[in-house]
Amino acid sequence: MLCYPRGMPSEAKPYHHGNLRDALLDAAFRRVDADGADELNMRELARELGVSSAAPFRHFADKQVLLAAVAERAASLLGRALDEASERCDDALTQFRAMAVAYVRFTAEHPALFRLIHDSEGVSSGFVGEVSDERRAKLIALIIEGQNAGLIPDADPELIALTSEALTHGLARMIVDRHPRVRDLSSEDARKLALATTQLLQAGIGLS
Amino acid sequence: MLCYPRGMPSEAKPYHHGNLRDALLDAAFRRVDADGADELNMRELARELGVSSAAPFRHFADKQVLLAAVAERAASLLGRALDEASERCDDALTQFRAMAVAYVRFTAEHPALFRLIHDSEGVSSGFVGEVSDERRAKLIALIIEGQNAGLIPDADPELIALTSEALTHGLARMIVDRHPRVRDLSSEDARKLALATTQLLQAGIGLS
DNA sequence: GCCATATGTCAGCAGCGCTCACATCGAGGG
DNA sequence: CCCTCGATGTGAGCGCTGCTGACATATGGC
Repeated sequence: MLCYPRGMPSEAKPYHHGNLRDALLDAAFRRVDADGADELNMRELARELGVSSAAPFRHFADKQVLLAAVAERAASLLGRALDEASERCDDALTQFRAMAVAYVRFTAEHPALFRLIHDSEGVSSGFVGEVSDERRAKLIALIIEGQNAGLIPDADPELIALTSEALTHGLARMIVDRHPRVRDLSSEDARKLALATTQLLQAGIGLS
Repeated sequence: MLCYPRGMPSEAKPYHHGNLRDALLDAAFRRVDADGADELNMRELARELGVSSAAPFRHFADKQVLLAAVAERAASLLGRALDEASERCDDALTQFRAMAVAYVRFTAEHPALFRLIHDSEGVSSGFVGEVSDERRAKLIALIIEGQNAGLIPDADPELIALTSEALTHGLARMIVDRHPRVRDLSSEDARKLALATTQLLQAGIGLS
């Protein structure tokens, strides 16, 4: 598309970057994933990409907007992981457990992204929509299906969904918050733990 | 102790504040509680207290240290709430539920403090010790007691404790993260929800 | 080919955390 | 009783940040 002098008088850096917006998003994403959102620095980012420190603001109104874009990307990554996990199962219970595992595993592998997703208090929703709306509907459907099949007791499906989400989200959060009991978990260990706890939820803890 | 001229030639502001350290801690605490940790600003804090912007650094080596002090205070507040809640019960199960309620209620009333406590990744522990060690031992003891009394099934007590913590912590986190389903809960609603979910955990979700 | 527009640059503002040399005060020893 | 010393506060200032506005440059539609 663009044709800059390729091999000639060494490097004549073009005035325009060509694809700065994407480059910024990529770099920001990597930085956040590696070091956390508040290590992100607009000027440094510009330096890395070899542009002036004002350039990024042509593409993102301010730092928050950039972070929001990163968060959205992260959320869609998480969303894909959840979808893939649930597609590989059929009955309601295993499907739910697979999603829990995927969720927890994602946070064990990308704690900073997970934080960003939930800390953003974003304009849109806080909990970024991707992880929420449609997926939530799906979960509820799953629960009702399970109830019809006699696999799940007849409590309020909303409450069951909320409890499941809370358990999963809580385990995930404990990992990123570095709770002593689950600190520095390998993603395999995270998987096991997600399985064990959701299983326990299904079995119940009290005999009352 | 100190005697500054009280009613005389109007206001002769004393050179020394008298109790700057505590005043800083108080002000910082209030600010964080009200607006969140990253709205805290050393210079502004100094202005509020009528001292120079360098003064705070005589008492807190840097901003992180101040925040750590605030976090510690917040954690001990939470700790007291948990203790008071559990002292009012006797049998294991209700005691556990009371603690869950207290935990969730605290976060509904002080979301920013809750965030600070867990985000600090503090030198000491991340999960601030107060909420963790002794209290955790207590929870495990509670579970074993419950098992001996035949109230709780014979799974690994560690796992049961972890699952319970995850559920509670998760519900709390969903509140501060402003999950759409639990956004802007009154502390009474938070109480109800904590009760309902922990009850569900005890009953179990699957019939397997 | 020409112009509107998107995209980049440079210089600079205000605010931040933090530091250093110096001022002021209270307490305790000569 | 004074005098010194350490604790506490001040003022100026450094380096950094996010962000802005005026200006430069490249590019796509006429």
